Amino acid sequence: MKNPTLSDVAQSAGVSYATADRVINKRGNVAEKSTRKVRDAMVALGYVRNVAAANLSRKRIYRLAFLLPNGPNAFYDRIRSHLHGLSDHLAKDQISATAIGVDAFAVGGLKSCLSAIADQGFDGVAVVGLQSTELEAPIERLVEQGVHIIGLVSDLPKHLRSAYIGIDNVAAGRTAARLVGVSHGGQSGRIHILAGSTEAHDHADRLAGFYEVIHRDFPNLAVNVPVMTCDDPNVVKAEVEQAVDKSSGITALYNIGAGNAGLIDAMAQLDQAHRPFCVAHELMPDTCHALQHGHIDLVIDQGPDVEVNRALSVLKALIDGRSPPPAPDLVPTIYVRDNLPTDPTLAMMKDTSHD
Amino acid sequence: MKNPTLSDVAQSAGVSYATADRVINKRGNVAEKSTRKVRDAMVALGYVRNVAAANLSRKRIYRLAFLLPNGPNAFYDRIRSHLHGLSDHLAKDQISATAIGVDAFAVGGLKSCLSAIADQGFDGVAVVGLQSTELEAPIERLVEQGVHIIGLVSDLPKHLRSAYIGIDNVAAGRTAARLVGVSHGGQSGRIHILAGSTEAHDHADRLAGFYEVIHRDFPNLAVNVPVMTCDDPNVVKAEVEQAVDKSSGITALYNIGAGNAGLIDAMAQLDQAHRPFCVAHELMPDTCHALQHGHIDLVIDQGPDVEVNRALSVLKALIDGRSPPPAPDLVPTIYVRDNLPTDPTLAMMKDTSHD
DNA sequence: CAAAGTGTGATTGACGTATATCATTTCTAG
DNA sequence: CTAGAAATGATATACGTCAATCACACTTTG
Repeated sequence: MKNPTLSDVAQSAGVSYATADRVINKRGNVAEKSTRKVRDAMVALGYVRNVAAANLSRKRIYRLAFLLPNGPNAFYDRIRSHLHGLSDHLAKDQISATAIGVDAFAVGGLKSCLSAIADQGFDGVAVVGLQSTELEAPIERLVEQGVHIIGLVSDLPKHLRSAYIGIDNVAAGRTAARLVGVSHGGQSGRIHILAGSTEAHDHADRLAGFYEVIHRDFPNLAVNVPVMTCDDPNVVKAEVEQAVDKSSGITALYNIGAGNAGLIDAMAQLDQAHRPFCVAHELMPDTCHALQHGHIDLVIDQGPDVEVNRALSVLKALIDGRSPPPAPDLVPTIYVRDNLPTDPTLAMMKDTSHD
Repeated sequence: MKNPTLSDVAQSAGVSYATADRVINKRGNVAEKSTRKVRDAMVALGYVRNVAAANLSRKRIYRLAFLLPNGPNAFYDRIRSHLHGLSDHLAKDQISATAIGVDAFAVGGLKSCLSAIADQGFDGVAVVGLQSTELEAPIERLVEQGVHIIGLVSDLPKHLRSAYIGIDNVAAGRTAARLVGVSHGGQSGRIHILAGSTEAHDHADRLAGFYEVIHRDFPNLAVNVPVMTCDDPNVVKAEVEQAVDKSSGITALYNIGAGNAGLIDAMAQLDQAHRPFCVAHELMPDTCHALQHGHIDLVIDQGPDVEVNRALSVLKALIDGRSPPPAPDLVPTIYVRDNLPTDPTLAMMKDTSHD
């Protein structure tokens, strides 16, 4: 009925507690034969180590690190603040989660940061990753030290990480396309696309998904060649104003990347009833405000808080050596002005709006 | 640096460990003065009981119950199956979660079920609730026994429960309206609405939200008087066929309740390019399939798995006497054919499709 | 004044695991 | 065959808490 203990396993395997302990904790110095006996007994009895007791005994505290890009990025600020708000709660579960800033999006910064956190005693690291083989060396070093690595928001090369927590950006792009398409009610139109850069994988994925659906299902919609904005609000604003101004028949705008402040500024100047249909990514103080005031129509949000929570539970499971809890895929949340959260999160965000 | 133990507290308060223990575990027989000293020391040191150690010592297992309506309802099947899939994982945290069937949606069934689970040794109960004061007596009895009660999916009277886990149905209705409105691309139209019954609070809420937005923001859209379907697919089908058939200029359909199979059947017979824009609730095998094949356009999903996870962590926090982890409001997920999950969940659902 | 009750201290054995020490047995090489 | 290494057993302590017990001093009460 009740859960078997390690003593039960040892007894059933016909070895001493000490030997069983040597097996499950990989201390070595145990004969092949004994190892097998213990393993068999474990599966036979369905032994599962009592993690709570183990942690109590070894006074473990889970040391987790989140490597997040530095710089004035509201999205990662949101992650940081959620992490911070969680810290009290995590402490009660013996978890300490530290946010570590990584300079720039370039590979070099991430590489050196990964090297720097070796030998720091971390048990798990969530990394906003890049697809670069240069990361192989520092990550493998960490893994050798028993550190568990997962990708967060943006993936690492698959073979370097144990899991990826983030949305499917292709699907996000497809969804944006679907809703933009639908918004035309069967009429024809022209869509203007803004993106941060072609190098960012998430942007490229979204764009691919967008194209896929528009071309397949909305043949009466034309798509302009995407404009690169470097996620700079000023660039975004200028581009939008230019595109809309020359009355080129733009019926929809899709900003794949950041810099929404520029988009919003530009849209706020137009007649609400006749401006193009606007889709942006990530619910932030500015996008939230813009939705409320009808300057844009749709925000596709990753739900960074949910991602962080998921990352935490996956990391903990990895460290404990058990399988992560079954959970549905992360699906981006679609916000319109009518389902905005009334959260503390939002309240927090309001404080810092207009910056 | 490290967390203070109860011994530290006792020492700092100048009482014995036994007395401190009597205070925190409310065993009585402690002088007022001593109690205060202990309390003060606790806050001074920032003592937090080590729940893991406590549970280990008392061999506690968390006994949780989920009261879900009986009957062939795919939505609650999804909750049940998620709960079932979670059970292994929960067992490792000493949590046992049992789904208990409640007969019918009527108050009587719920009332008797609530009475029946008293004295069963449950620590927490998640209830798919009803707004009825009749529930007061049985719930208060449970609360007296130290059982924690939360509302799930559908709320209980506020004063009877410690928390509510579910979406804001008014917001869901507003969102549906927004997207239906947008789908007309500025053209005029007529919306046909189907609902299960006016008595179901969630349906009423969604309807209210829907009206609110359509009337405010889409004056060129007419809304038919809602048709009651009792969530019966056959009724739904008949109603839809009739509404669409008489070429009454229906441009959109919104099914607030269940019985989507009927809606889908009816739509499948129409020309995909010219059928009305269709919005339904809850991602199920049938709605998922219908999205993929273009029979309907939008599904607003509560994310029952997420709700269950949230319910579990809130219940555990309540039982442990600590505040629930900060988390964003639950926002319904909007599915189109382009962001359908590729989950085990979905695979599971496919098996049982067409029934 | 004895009996009964109250407030407190002191101590102890679980709970299931980790970790360490030391003694013993078994294997392997020379 | 034997020294030394490798494998194993036996045992103890600690982790922080719960739950129980015994002992004592000090009221209250009949």
